[in-house]
Amino acid sequence: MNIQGASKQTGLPAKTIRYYEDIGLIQPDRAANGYRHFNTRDLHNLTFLARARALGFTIEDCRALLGLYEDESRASAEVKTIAQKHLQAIEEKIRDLQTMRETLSELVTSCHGDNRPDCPILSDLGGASQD
Amino acid sequence: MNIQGASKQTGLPAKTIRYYEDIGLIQPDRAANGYRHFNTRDLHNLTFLARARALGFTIEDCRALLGLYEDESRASAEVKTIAQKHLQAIEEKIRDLQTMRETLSELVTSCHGDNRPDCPILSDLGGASQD
DNA sequence: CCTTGACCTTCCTGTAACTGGAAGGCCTAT
DNA sequence: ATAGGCCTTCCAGTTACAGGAAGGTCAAGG
Repeated sequence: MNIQGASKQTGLPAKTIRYYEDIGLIQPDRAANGYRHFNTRDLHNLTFLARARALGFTIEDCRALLGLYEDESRASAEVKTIAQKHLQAIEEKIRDLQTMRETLSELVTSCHGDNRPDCPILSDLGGASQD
Repeated sequence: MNIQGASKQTGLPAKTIRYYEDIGLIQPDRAANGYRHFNTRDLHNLTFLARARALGFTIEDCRALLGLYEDESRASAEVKTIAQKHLQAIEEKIRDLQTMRETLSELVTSCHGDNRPDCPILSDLGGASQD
């Protein structure tokens, strides 16, 4: 299967697939004319990568996970450790964003948003204490 | 005030301050020896930028907001529009992360995490249907 | 006067994970 | 022969800086 086919089947852009080969995540064969040829295992691995990336794992996490995926003698504890760390990172990011959201939401609500220049958003950003 | 002073006062690393000058967000004067000199207005603007960045605004949003901050004849509606768009983006990111968190959390819980190789996390990433 | 250490400067490179685009080869159909 | 739709590689750009090298400046101490 050529790269467009692999792209359609996995949902990954062809550019991304080439990039994954570049950085050594997959090693598709080449046809005589130089075209990449994706076999079942390649397609499996690409699907795996697509799912892992969709869950927010970094490329390096994906590399490790894919290695474990292909290693029949892995210990599931290794997988769990990676996933747990990532889960904690996600939870921290959510907390950060929620803090931002609360502040921003208050500011947006308090701004009348008309032609007049006075604006609590700018006042707050400028360092004024709010009350 | 020199760059270290500005850094301490605003909480921004000196590198970041130089970068902000590079991209035209601030224009501190220069002393005869070439050192940057930060006046009150520069420090105000840097504080503004630090606060805006802490709320997750992009640099380009910051540029726009700073322009409005310094424009006495602004309309607060312009500020509110930028802030609202950003708020929506944050809310979308939170939703995305929460979706990831739920999936990941289920997977982590379901993985026993020991020496055995079988692992629901890898099964799921590999495309197995979960139940 | 010289040195030392703490400043300061500019410039170059690297980060994460791709995306866009140029230049050119291959393949199939008309 | 040519047109189109594939495919290839390579180079540059994205975001918001951080790290580090090479070198100038300044105040204090010997």
